[in-house]
Amino acid sequence: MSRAAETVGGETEPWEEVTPDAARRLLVAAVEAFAERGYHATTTRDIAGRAGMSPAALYIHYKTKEELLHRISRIGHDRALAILRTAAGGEGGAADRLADAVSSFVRWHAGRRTTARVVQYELDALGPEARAEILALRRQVDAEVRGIVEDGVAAGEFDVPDVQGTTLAILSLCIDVARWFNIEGPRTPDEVGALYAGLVLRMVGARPPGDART
Amino acid sequence: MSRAAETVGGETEPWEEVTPDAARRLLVAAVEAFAERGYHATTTRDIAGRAGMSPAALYIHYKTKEELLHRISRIGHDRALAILRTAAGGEGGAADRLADAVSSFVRWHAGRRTTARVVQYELDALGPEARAEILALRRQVDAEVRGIVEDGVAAGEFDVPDVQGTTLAILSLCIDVARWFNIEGPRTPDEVGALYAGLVLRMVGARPPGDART
DNA sequence: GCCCTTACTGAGCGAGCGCTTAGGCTCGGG
DNA sequence: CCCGAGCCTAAGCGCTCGCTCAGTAAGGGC
Repeated sequence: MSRAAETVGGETEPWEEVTPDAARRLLVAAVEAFAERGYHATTTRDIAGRAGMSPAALYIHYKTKEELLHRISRIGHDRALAILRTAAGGEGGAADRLADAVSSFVRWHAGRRTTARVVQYELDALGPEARAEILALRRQVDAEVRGIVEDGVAAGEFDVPDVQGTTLAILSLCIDVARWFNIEGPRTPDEVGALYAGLVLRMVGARPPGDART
Repeated sequence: MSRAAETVGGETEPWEEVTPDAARRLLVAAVEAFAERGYHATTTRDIAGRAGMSPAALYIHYKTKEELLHRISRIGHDRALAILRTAAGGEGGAADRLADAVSSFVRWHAGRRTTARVVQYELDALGPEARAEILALRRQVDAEVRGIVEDGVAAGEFDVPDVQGTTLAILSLCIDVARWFNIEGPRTPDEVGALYAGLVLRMVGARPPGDART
């Protein structure tokens, strides 16, 4: 498996940075509820109930329901960006780095689907300032992938007429995994990651590893 | 432009089948509101207000708010499926039909983005029976695309190791257009459709038209 | 023993929700 | 000229929402 794999595989819950313990339990409960029902359909009573607390306890650790979403979105985007940066900063050619980036990114969206759903689909529920902060992180995600594609084109490894459009499509493909992936479905996150890495290499016109055609 | 193009381009509002006029105005208002804010964040007062009516007027034409969503989702899925069927039933080779299907489908998701967002992202807000009905339509959409891919493989036009997985990825790519497409962005729906058709042909290992390589 | 801080609960506030009801306006048919 | 059907509104019911607040229990420093 690739270098960036352990960034995803090694952890059980990625929320260890959230303290104290009660705040983390509330946040994990909120991720589950938001992913299942969506932000607006989730009640603060539901979140507190899942964490084994009274509704009022939530407001000791978070000012509003929206602050919970903001924290989740921020941490999730940071994690996703870190995964991409690890792959993009690798040492192989552009094709290796792109395959590594796509498979890691997809594995995260599939394996941590509940978090990814909240991160990718509840952006509009944030207020203007919080949304602007998150959008800045998304531009960094886009730049990371576009960088690999540009490297591949410059090195003659890829054949991409529209770099920005293709970058958009690659990210779109990865992100949408969070919408359809089902833990009980026939595919593991690793399998989807491998499948998607191959598809993306074709999209950029790279020769698959070991292919002798020109 | 392709044969399936006029299915999208020729219409101004695809809701002419909804009568009487007041019911249609309410439905169009609901599509806009659901697309902007999401089903759960939209109030019946908002829908009625956009249609220039009092909140109670909604309940003369629709039993519940959910019935509105159901009608929108049903009509939208019917339209999307019709577009795909037109392309899939065309007369060219598998590559032509796949390119036609993808570009038409993408044009619909980009050009009628508000409808597409409601159709693709608010499915979970429906009750069990309504959701089951819509899921049956989605399976037909999947079968339509998978059929083209299988034809291409059988004819030796495509090189696809995992037909079901690749079909899933193609549809995922098209559907996610509804999430990111922006009318004020740099690309027209036609341009995105053409870009995506080319990318998908690469994903299935088809030789681009006029390419002399083996 | 005393008091302060921290973490939490039970009760409930004001607002806004989906939806209902009673009644009025506008017509075509008799 | 009246009537009933179709379509709409003003008012509001019952409920649940996000959030607040007074009070309580536990723990540590002196």
